[in-house]
Amino acid sequence: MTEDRRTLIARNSLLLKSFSEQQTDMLLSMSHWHTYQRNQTLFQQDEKARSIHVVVDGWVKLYRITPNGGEAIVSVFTKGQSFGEAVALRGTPYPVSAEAVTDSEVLQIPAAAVTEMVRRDPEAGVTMLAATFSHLHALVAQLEQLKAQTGAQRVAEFLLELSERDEGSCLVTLPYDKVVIAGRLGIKPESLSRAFSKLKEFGVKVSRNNAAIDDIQRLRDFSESDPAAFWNKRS
Amino acid sequence: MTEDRRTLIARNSLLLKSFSEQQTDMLLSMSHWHTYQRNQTLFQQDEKARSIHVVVDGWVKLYRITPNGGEAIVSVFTKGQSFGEAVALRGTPYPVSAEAVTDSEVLQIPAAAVTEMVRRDPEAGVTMLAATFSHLHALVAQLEQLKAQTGAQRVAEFLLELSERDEGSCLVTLPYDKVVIAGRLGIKPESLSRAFSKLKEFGVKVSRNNAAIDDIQRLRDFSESDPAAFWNKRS
DNA sequence: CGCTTGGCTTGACTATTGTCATGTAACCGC
DNA sequence: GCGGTTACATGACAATAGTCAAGCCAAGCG
Repeated sequence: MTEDRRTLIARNSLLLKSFSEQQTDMLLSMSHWHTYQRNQTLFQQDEKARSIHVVVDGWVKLYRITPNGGEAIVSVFTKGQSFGEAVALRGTPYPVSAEAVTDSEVLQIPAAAVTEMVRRDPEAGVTMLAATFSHLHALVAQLEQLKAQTGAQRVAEFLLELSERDEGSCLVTLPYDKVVIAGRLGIKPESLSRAFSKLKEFGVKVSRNNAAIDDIQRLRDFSESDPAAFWNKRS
Repeated sequence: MTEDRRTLIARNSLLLKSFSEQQTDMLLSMSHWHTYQRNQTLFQQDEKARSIHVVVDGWVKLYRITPNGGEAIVSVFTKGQSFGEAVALRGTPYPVSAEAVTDSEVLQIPAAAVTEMVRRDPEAGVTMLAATFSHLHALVAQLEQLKAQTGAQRVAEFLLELSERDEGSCLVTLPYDKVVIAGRLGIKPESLSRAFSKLKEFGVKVSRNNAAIDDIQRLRDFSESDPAAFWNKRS
């Protein structure tokens, strides 16, 4: 990827596009690029935060290692998304670890550059807050999903998020390994397989890393239905 | 509760105690107190945020109504804790609804007072960010729990959080309805009952709203064990 | 080619949780 | 105390998800 193209994507990222051009230039000049290969680690939980990370290409997962050794995926970010704003501003340790799940390009803005900028322009702090808040919001949505939906429903919603259109039929590409998808959705890979099978009856066909959705609305109906009510209707 | 006592608690809340005395005075003078009865609503999701809320007494739950009509409890706050900082600063709608689960006293700081203060003292913005970040962190921890632990383990951890000591035996009082506890932990009330039964074998006895823990360390071991490994050992 | 490897699927079985129905004990107003 | 309500517990059963083991299949390689 060329320098220009990278920079263009970075400038249009959710975080940077809300800053002035001057500010962005300043930040970019102090930042550095980094490419990661699949499975390479960006940082570990409890490590002191040195930068904000802006994903420019590929996919990066944030996860936690649980006391008993398992891994819980907290979120997966892609092109245009950023993470670590809050920790960088406050200088606290990362609460999660980060790892590339595909080959990825990441822009890293040093924490010092960020704090410096906020000191000069407090308004920029509110922008950071906005980014943090949107992460908070995403986590709330995820909690809701985990507590109120079955595995198959979460898979359905995952597909719907990937699909661009909002009615009719559609073809989506699964962007990373099924092991990672399963983790992100809080189920085991085997259950993901079975969820895909179950979704066949709602017009979803999966082969390799491609999924075809016959009728987006039908899938949405399923993902939002009360599982209990659903099974009553059919039995 | 007397005005003085309330104010004292409010001043010592996580949010306010990080502001200067002057700033706190200013905020307090613009805020108002509100008492809520059990089951009374503070605000609804999608409503425009008017204030930051500081719980001074009682317990308040934040929850979301899911598309299919269920409710997913996101968090439960008590004395000294605050919520809504990010929305108040940004003026976005609440992403959750709030309801008192016991009779409660709440200090409400108008959003305008907050933005005004941050404008005058940008450093205060960082304090807000800190509060928001700690909520973010709590949500991450909750996600991890939901994804990596069984119901019984989450119940165990809930008891451990309530217990003040960190070894030996201990007696804790369940602070609110079991329906709410179950919701907070992402299980049904019936499963909570059964989880309590299962915890008997780890020295936990529950009667009415009191729980006795024989050995805190033993309970912690259980809550952190790999459920699969555990069952292998015993079969 | 055929072998190997990794990623995925399947099947059989178990564990966990939800659902529904029913029982029970405490609490409240009278 | 009596009736009624509320909160909680329990049992039987169904659904959902995890575990373990085996198999499939395409990609890569000698």
